[in-house]
Amino acid sequence: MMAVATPGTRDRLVTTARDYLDEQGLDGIGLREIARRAGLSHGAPLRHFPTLGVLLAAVASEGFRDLHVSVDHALASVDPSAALERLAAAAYGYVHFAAENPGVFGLMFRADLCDTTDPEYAITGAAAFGQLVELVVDAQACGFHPTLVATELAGVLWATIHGLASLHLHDALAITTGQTDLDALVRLANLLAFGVSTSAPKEQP
Amino acid sequence: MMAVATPGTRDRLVTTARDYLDEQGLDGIGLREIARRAGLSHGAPLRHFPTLGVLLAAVASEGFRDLHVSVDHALASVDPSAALERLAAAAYGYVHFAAENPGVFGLMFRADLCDTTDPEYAITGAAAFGQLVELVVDAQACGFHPTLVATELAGVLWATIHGLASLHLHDALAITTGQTDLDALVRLANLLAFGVSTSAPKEQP
DNA sequence: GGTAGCTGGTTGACAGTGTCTACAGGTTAG
DNA sequence: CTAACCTGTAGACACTGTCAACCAGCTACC
Repeated sequence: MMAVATPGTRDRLVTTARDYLDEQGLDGIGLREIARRAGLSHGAPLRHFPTLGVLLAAVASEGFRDLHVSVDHALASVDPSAALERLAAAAYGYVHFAAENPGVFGLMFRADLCDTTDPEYAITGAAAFGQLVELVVDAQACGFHPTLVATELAGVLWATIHGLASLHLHDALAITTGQTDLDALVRLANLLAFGVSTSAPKEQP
Repeated sequence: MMAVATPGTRDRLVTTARDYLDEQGLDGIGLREIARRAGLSHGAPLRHFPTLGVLLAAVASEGFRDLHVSVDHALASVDPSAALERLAAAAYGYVHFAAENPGVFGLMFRADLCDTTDPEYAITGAAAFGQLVELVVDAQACGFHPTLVATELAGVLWATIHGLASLHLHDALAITTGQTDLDALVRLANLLAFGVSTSAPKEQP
């Protein structure tokens, strides 16, 4: 009856990998370790993923989806007509996702680990970026650098927030700025880019 | 005569590793591969570096030094009194270094590969960042967000440029913004952050 | 209903890795 | 001269990703 896809082990493998990332980080991850945790033999994952990179790409795709809803959640409590405040809130949502899910976030942009040719990876990644582009378009309609190309503008904003989150995870910010108050830096970035003075949203995981 | 440090093999190992990075990237790098290229047995590098991470940290340190002079070089052709233009020029110098030395640059911020406890690594990294802080302090003296903390400001600027360079190397920008014109994005970032309209410097490697 | 084929799992192999240990040759110090 | 040390080699160990062979069920078809 045309292959029936998979019975459940496949999903269990990616959640197992995700769990490992959450508690151990990227360090010791691998096919055999994931299989061990899932109670399978070392070769079993290759029945569902042609290679480790594809498995990790699937995990990263889930991460992109979660990032998407995390930003959506951060946007929910902001006035839909305040376009710049919405962009600022999205920035907080982004870095909070990175701070609360350092494992997956650290994986999502590692082209050497994830097989980036995986179609799902490309789709979910583009969707997350598209969310930002939409916000930028709205802001441009409200007078925010209206003559610039939206995707380029979004690319720079993405890079800023991504750079902050990325350097934060590598503890590079602590060495340089002396402190690790990520929210303060995001607040600063928002001030610099949008000219709006924001505050970090309350936490409620 | 108090140990004499090393006779030359040590330096040859890091330049060999650097050469490998320049032509092959991070992909297949390793102790045995470096030893092979240097015409040594597989265990030889461990006589000079206690672990692969320390060897790579030494390579990254050299990268930080080169980044430093690359930015210095970009600053040389700019009016010393135009503080914002100097910041913008430093941004170009940074991304050009990343674009021209993708191998080392990709390594420099990989805490999982480099042993970040290596003192030289910390020193050269902090020196590169200190260069940026100086520029920010100068700009603040000229009225650029004078009330903000210089190191935090520098952290956000660093993150922006680093994020652009980093996403560029992973081809993440191409997927999202559709194009890979890094200079255009840096130009945009400078416009956003400093309000100055700049152009990329001429190339002359 | 029997049987062929596919799916999902196990097991064992292979090449490769980083690191450790034992060993050998050369230089230097006492 | 001898002992210690430095630097390099060679072999081992545990580990990795990937592949090939094998095997149990389930499905589909004649």
